[in-house]
Amino acid sequence: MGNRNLAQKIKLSTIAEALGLSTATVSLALRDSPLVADVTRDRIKEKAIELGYIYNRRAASLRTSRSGIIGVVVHDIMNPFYAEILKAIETELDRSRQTFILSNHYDSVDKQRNFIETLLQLGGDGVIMSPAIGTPASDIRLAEDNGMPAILIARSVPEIDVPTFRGDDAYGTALATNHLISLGHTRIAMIGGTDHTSTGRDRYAGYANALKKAGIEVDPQLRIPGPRTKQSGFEAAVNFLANPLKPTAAVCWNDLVAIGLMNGIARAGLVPGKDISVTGYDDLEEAAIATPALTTVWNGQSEVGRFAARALLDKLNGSSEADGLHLIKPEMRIRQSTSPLNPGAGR
Amino acid sequence: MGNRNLAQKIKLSTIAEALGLSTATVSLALRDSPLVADVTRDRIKEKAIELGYIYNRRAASLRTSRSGIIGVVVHDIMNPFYAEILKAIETELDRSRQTFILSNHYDSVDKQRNFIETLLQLGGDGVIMSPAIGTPASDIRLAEDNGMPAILIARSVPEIDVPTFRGDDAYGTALATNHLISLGHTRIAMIGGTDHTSTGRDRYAGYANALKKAGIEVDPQLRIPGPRTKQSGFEAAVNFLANPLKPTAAVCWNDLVAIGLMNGIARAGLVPGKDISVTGYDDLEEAAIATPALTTVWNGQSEVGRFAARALLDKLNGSSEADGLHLIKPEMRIRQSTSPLNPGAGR
DNA sequence: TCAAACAATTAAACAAATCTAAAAGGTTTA
DNA sequence: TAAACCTTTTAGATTTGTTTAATTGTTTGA
Repeated sequence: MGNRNLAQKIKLSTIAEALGLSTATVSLALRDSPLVADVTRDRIKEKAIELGYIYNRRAASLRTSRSGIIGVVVHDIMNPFYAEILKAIETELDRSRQTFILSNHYDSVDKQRNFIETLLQLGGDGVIMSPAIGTPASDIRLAEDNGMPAILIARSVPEIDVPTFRGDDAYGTALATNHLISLGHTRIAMIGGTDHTSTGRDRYAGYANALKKAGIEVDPQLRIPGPRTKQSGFEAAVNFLANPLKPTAAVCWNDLVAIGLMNGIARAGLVPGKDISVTGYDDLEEAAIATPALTTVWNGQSEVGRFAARALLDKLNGSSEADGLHLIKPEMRIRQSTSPLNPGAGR
Repeated sequence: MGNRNLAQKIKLSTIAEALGLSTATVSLALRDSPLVADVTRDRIKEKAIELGYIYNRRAASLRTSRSGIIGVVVHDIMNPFYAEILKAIETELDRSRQTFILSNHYDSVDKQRNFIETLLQLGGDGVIMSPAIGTPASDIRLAEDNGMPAILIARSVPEIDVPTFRGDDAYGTALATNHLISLGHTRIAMIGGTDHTSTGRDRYAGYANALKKAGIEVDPQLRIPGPRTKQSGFEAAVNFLANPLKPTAAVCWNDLVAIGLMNGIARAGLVPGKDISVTGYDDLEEAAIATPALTTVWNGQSEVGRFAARALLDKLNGSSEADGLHLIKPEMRIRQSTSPLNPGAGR
């Protein structure tokens, strides 16, 4: 067992000895310092490749206190909403030779704190997080106080002033609700999600205010909360269709819930988009290819990811500070899952 | 800019000085060494918490050469197939206090090698990878030769003998094809995917052999390759429906392609599962809630992830070696997207 | 011509932990 | 009472790269 490492590890001193130089020169040369003569640098680099030298970042970061590691924690990387944000972050960070460490917290504050601690142990340069429900301010401060700047995405944390990027949820749900109202719907349910997050409260407020402004009474019976998954939307269909208030339209928490709901409606023999109008939220890739194509609200995932990554890189470079909340304005995407109220509708 | 770190960093020596002990004792105590007296250990641990000490893994790993980092690279973490594998890996690794670093390679061999190099620089303990198309044996050896064991999932690499876990693709597609044949279909297309990977070749072989065995001619015109996404399945529908051979059923590369294809078929005014039978592959969560519910082949994602993680942990602990290929046997999941051949079908 | 400036290189300190071998202190045994 | 033997603690070396200040040799300028 374990006679790997046949050849002993190649380190700076191996190269230095092979060339009759000091480790200082080799170190400087490999980092393209102008202090080293061109000829010397070339010889060193050649030798490094020849010997298969591998730079030891842990040793280096011990001295420099920059590890090149950036942490990202979200609720669930499998969720396409976060996946789209992550892709934007990845694209942005890739340019700056930072490695990023990814983790799910599944809304467990403990798992999230565990991640922050691990990241601190590894000397993480910064962290981008979509905070778990109930995240205490102290957990963000733990990172900040130990020299690891934090950026928040998708959700805010009370009493915390770090740069925060998310969509304007109240505005976005109001867009969707107004769209349905303009089509003649008045019995509009809101499906999925929770009211325990800033996002949840904002989305409900957007929906409720839009109804009120149009002179439609807000009936709490029409609010059906639940997980933010297709499965949950699918299951909500039964409740939705059995509702005594006979809603004719649904504002869904997100596209996943909406697609699940449409599947459930179809399974019950009704035609989503004709018998029942459905709006999603996020405008995921698959919204456009759902059947019927889903009317939804674009939530600026790519913007959120890109801005967050940039804000972090800026902070690391000591330049501008973008503390506080930055709201991205959502936009309506109208497709085939919504249609004018059918006079005989409501079952 | 940057007057964070108000208090200077707390390290072992800070604790040691505060208690009038040596760093050696503190180091041993925090790792629960039996060499340290119980009273002393308790005092030290208390002080560590009081001061907010954060363990510096980079410094430690410099001496111990175990970083606690495990790397995982797959084609695309957004793809639910990999996401399910990743979840299984995460669950398994979580128990062993390893941090895992995730990356996409999008089938770019360069991006993949880049990741391996970064991981080596960080002192990664091991790597689990679903190798990019065209991965040379030398890239796997780069990891292994530098003391970082590799485990392969989902795909094999020629000339490489490291532990490899994947589904039995030939067997699985044969299952799906036979299912369709048993329903009376003879004009069966195969949609999506590529023939440039071991997986691709195996799947095509499974499909083709099943047809041959049943005395059905294999028509290369019925093979429509393409990306492995919903989008691509959706777009393939047009081609599929226009095919002069009027296929009545489709064996799809995976569930995503199948769901996309069904959406495309529905968009064209036909009823998937009645007019055209469709099978998927993987049995993702959403296969069951698609409309119609998708007949598919379970590909053992969770098993692959769990086995791979265990094999790596075993290797790190120097115990058993599971080199070579391990095939997981897929199973048929019959739902509503397939039905007996309608005599008047084929458009 | 000599001091100052400059270019290239290096010795040695340093980062924060671990680990080995030895010391210190106390108790038991011969 | 000295030797042997624990138990607990520690000095100091070690890990690999970075950085500072010093060194050596060369060139420039007055």
